[in-house]
Amino acid sequence: MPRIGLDARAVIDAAAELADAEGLDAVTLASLAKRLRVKPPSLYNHLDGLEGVRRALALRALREIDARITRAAVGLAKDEALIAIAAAFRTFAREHPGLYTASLRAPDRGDDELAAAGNEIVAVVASVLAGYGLGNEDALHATRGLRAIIHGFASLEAAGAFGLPLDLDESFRRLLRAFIAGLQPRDG
Amino acid sequence: MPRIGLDARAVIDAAAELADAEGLDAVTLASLAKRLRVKPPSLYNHLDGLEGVRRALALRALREIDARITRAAVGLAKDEALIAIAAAFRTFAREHPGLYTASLRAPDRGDDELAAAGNEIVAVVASVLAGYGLGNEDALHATRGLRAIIHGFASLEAAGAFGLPLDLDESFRRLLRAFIAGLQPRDG
DNA sequence: GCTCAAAACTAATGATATTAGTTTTTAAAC
DNA sequence: GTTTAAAAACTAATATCATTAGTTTTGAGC
Repeated sequence: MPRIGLDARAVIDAAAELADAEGLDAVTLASLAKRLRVKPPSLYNHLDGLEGVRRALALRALREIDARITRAAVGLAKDEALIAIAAAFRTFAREHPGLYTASLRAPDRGDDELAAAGNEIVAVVASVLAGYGLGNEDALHATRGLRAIIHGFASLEAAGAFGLPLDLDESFRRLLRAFIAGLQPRDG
Repeated sequence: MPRIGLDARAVIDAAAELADAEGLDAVTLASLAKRLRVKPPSLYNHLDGLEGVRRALALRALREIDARITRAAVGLAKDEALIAIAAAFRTFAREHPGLYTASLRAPDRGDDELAAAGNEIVAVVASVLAGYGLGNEDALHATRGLRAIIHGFASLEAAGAFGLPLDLDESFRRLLRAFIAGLQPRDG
């Protein structure tokens, strides 16, 4: 048959566009196939079913986040680096709501590649926090905290949970500021 | 036919149990019907299809969260109240992962009842924050921040994203402490 | 030009949601 | 107590989707 020249990359590209434009739930093998002018079973030549598509989207999202926050933090340290990382993360979630959602719904169940991608992100955050001279345990708690803040804010924002007409950037800035202030060596 | 005595309440009860036990995605009309010893179409007598079930789960979750955090904050103020609310919220998410997920996937699109339930929760948090004597705008930013923290931590925890064997309660406590410290009147 | 693996296809199956229309039960109205 | 009518269950049918099996065709390498 016409041999349309499909490969995994092209399928995932289409899936990512669809997810961002119409939501992750709109990504079905049927909708993907139609968009690629192919019949659904053909997609199995390139990816492992719908689950495979979801996994690939999650992986792409995690790697893109990693690349962005790494780039954002280049040449910066401490507060500046944290702020830059948080901003980059949040920007990604806003620009790619579908991909971002995919990164959250991931199974991770014994999937080393996916876990590794996630760990890369954690490692970037952790390395910045290392600059504060925290102890090992303190640094881990701080990493968790920062993750929770960024993820919490980004996902609520993506869900449209912040209805009020009040500057979101300012809300995020204040939250980060409070967190950063708490990183300074405690003496009370 | 045998008239099994079903009503909306019973259907939602079953859906909630199923969601918590096997995940929200396991809640299908087919699985629900089987559990209730009924054929799938019968469910339409009580709820508006699968979307209706999901909406009902979200509503139940929001109301339960509201009830729990309200109860938790009774007789407390400021830091103690915030900590109690945060703990109650997080406990709910852990005890009812399926319901909690349902509360996040809600559409909210022009659904006044759902929006009202969400606003109740926000109002509880806001009223505690009012005790800090913040200005109007400051209080709104703070409400957003606290929501992000609690939701972020709870959902990452629910997703099993915190792999390390390090005390989660302690991580959460520290995060809250930093946030609370940032609420004190600024003078620098 | 042959060969063969890969990429597309058709056909079929099974799960699901949903709608339409039917039967049966129950409870209220008389 | 009988009638009636709404509600709750059903059966049957349709449509969408994912997935598997098996088939055809293409195109690259020999």
